[in-house]
Amino acid sequence: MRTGTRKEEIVVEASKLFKEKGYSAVSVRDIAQVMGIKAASLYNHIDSKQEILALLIMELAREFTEGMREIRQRSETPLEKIRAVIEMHIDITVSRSEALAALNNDWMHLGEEDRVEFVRMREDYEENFRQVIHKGIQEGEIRNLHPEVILFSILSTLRTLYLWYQKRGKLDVNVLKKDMVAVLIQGIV
Amino acid sequence: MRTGTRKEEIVVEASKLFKEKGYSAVSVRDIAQVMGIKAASLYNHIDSKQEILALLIMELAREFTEGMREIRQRSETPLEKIRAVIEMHIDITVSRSEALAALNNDWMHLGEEDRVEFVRMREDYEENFRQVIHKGIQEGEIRNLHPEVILFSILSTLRTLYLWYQKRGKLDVNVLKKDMVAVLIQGIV
DNA sequence: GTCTATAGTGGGATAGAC
DNA sequence: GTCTATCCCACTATAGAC
Repeated sequence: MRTGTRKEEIVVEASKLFKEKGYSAVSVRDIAQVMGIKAASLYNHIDSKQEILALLIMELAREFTEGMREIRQRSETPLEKIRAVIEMHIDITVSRSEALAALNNDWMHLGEEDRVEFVRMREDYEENFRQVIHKGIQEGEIRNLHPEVILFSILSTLRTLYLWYQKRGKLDVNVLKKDMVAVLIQGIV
Repeated sequence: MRTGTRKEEIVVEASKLFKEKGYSAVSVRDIAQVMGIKAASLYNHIDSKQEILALLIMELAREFTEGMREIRQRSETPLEKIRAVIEMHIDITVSRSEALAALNNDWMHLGEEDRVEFVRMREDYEENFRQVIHKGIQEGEIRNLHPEVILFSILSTLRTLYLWYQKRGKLDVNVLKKDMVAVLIQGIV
């Protein structure tokens, strides 16, 4: 981000297009068009189309990884940690849904190096979440259901929240957090 | 499917590639290669790349729509209907994960006509699900939480189940159904 | 910082021989 | 049913003028 604001503008506009059609279906001409310039001019600010994707995804992935590590080492009960994870996801969803879309759907189009690091971070994240769930089951705070089912029920809901937050939009964030925590933890009955 | 088996083979192989990289990142040359033939030869069996996508998505979308309508008109309680929807999704996930991936991620690359029909079917599906949840809340069978939060918590979990069913794979389908119903309906505590 | 021009590659799809 | 050859177009990216 040395060049500052123009580059960031490109990343922001590109991310909107990526969310709509996916990284591969968006051309640098498309990005240039919404910026109001020619495709060639983009290359004064970025090195490649792939760099835009990496800027979007890798920063967010590091944020999730760091957030999870921080929550993990708190002196709270497993259930309180799960609540914190849910709230972190909601905060990120509300403020950065385009980056989230790219992270979910287009990580496989990262360059080799970033992709390897991304997969490592994602596995690290899931493993930390898994440990929290295990501990909760051991301590009797969480029901003894298949931990993988619990893990992915919660994660898949959180990961795809960006898809409908805006549509059904402008649900108050605190209401959303409260009800989402209730649904995911206590169920619907 | 007039031509029968060869065309279906193409759709099957293409769907695997679409799941990995997304429709737009897969070329007809890629598809031809895994079939062991040249790209031009594909066109003796299909009219276009887009036709493959439509065959994959539209059939499955109709199946979901029909399945939901059938469940909706049963003489069961709302909660039993939700259980039935969950089990339908799991059955489809287990047997057709590639088509499900295309339906989730690549529907926007359908031709205009199919895309309009697809969106209509998806809205119809969600509206039916919404009505079931509303009825459950009215009758006191379901907790009085924001219905949209309930709807999308369940739907997003079911829709992305295909992403991890194989990895964590070979979980017995009946165990999966049991635990998934338990997690989604009764929560984890 | 943006432009025009263009290189170089690969895309979807068709024609016609076998 | 598959092939070779090819069309035409869109893609990412670069060079160099302004």
